[in-house]
Amino acid sequence: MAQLKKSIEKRNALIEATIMLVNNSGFHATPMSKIAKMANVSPATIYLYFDNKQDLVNKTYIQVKEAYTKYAFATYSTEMSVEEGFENIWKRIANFKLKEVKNALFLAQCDNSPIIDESSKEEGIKHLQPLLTLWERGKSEGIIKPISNYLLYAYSINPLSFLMINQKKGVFQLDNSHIEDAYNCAWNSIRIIN
Amino acid sequence: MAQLKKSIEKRNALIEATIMLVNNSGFHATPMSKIAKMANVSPATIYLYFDNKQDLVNKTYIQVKEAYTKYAFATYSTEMSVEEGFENIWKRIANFKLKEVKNALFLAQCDNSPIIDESSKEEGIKHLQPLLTLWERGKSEGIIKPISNYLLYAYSINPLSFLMINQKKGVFQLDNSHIEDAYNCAWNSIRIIN
DNA sequence: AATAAAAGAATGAACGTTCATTTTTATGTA
DNA sequence: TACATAAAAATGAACGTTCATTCTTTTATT
Repeated sequence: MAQLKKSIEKRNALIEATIMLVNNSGFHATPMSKIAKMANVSPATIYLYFDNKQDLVNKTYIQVKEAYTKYAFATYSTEMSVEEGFENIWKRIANFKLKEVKNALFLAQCDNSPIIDESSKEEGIKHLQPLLTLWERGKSEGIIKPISNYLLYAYSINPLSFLMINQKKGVFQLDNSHIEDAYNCAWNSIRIIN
Repeated sequence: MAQLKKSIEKRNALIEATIMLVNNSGFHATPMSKIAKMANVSPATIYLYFDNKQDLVNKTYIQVKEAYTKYAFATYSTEMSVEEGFENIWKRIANFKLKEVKNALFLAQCDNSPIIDESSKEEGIKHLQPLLTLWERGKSEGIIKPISNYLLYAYSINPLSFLMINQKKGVFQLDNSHIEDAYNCAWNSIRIIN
């Protein structure tokens, strides 16, 4: 128990360090030695927890992605109306990106670059299913536009990543009033307008 | 004259090779030796045209970005109405991403990662001014939502990058009918709806 | 005492960049 | 025009460094 717990702490420290350093410098510009130093372990110790550098970043990605989707759907229920459900999920996602900037930035960088194995990305995408199901319901009820889910995602969810990145640069502030504006943009882009 | 022309050809070959290889593997996973090989020159020759690897990728970025914005505004005139002008620019941009996939992918990857110097990015962003000016006009005419240009960009332009990346993966096809759907999403997200 | 975990030093490969040299092009001279 | 010379462009090999990974030794746990 004792050494197992210690192991988990080290593992988490390594994952935390990976997130921080990849956020600041990118995957290929962060050496294993730096990750080790930030996690207060020897470089060799990393290989007790992960197969290699690629495995480390893949596992980090999957772990963060799971935390993200879990957060996104935590207060959603399939009982909700389409509009209510979408607003609920959308605002949880927006909140995640506001509060867990570090994790959200890491995901955005991974999703937009070839550093993560394609199989790990697919693994991460699975958990979005409730949103896709909600959209299908919305289409059949004539509330959501009958277009590809990729388009719905591109216009209603993905823009948050762009806003996040610019917020990090400091050129834009994604505060609570902007969140409402952004939500309206998102909703208006995918709903059927009479 | 003769050797100058030859030089420009080599420079272009180097830039082309950089785009291809960075698209497929990312900046840090493409060694100078591979760029040289693909451009049919010696590694040392690269340094006759560029200061170093960073300079090579910065200059490539700026060159592609300029081609992109030039294309985007080629048929736009400030005489156009706000709606007409936006549709014109938007569709040119969409067309660029459909036809010049290679270049568009390169820009998307650069814009979403720390491989390009921030100063080179600013250099590239300047040329978007006509679109920002159009939006300001749209706001004053009560046609475009009175919200941050970052939000307008995030919802009406940026989604195209996401769609492009997924098109490259082969999971989604951005054909002409999707383009119309996408345009409606974009326009509805930024216009004022009565 | 035996085993597992961790550490630090060592290794070998890969990379960006430079150097010494060769090849190509331009220029001057008869 | 034919040749010699200078300048520029290009090259392949070499250098120094960095990095992921492994090996050997030490430390901690049972």
